[in-house]
Amino acid sequence: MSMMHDIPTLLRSHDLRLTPQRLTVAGLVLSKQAHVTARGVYQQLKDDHPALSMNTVYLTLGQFEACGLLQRFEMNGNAVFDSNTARHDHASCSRCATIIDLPGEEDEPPWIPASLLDWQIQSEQRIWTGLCPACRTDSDSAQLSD
Amino acid sequence: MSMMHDIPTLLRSHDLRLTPQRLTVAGLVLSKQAHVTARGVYQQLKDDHPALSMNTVYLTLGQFEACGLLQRFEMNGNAVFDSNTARHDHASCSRCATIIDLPGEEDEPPWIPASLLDWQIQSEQRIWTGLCPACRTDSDSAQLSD
DNA sequence: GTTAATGCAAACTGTTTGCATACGC
DNA sequence: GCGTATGCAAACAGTTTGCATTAAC
Repeated sequence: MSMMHDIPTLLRSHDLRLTPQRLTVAGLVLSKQAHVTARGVYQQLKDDHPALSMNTVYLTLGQFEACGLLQRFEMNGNAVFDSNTARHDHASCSRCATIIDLPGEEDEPPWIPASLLDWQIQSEQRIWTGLCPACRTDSDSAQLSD
Repeated sequence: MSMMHDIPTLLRSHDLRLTPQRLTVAGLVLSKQAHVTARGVYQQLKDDHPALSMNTVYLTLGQFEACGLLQRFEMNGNAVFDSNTARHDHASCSRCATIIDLPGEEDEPPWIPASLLDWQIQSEQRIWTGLCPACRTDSDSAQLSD
């Protein structure tokens, strides 16, 4: 996004029409490094943009994924869209559900287990689950008072 | 399971009553290294065991997970239960949806990224997605005829 | 004017829950 | 008999689909 923060240009370069809804969603999900769900996008935008439906959110996120503008993965059974399309891993807090990006290991070559040498690997997903620093603290003090 | 292939004893040791349904499900999911979904279990058993409902399958798999007899993870938005409870990774074929276990790297210590040092990590999940050998071949020949 | 995008509602899948009944212990 | 397990059906969440209308180009 550093080279292409002109969203209209970006969208047009992918043959996407510049509708208000699409621009709104794009402004939210492409502008910052964030993990969003369809519901999250809708909730954040629906008040200021009543002309926006869940259907359009799903459709738009799906199109952005198809264009390579977003990366999609599953977390706790939900579709999560990530504007960080570089190879990287994720960690998720089992208490507050926060998802963070992990710097990724661009330095180390994408390792593939020997048992998969005869596969044609398309992607790898690595997720750590646990308590984030904040929830870890909360959980500790909760235990004390139990 | 090597020490405990007596399923009734195993179940009883976890304070689980020996109902026919539970024994049936246990016989299927605990007897072999397999990845099962609730639907899969139900489909395989319902003909021979009409006295089995999806509800019970879900409940039973959930109990087995709570007992540590099964490991649960999400794959393509579905709950998958794995009787291999040792630390290991998975690969999934994007064409035929087969899931295979990867030997795991018990030798190498469970590595945690530096950015997660202040987290309290509970689990790690690593999934490779791609075409399995069979589907890879099919896909190649399909391309030729396209 | 063509074609794609949208909103609405309905369908659909996987999973969970409520509740009365049946059954292991 | 007590208390858990069960079946059935309904509820539920996330996502997808069908279709008529609208708007971008």
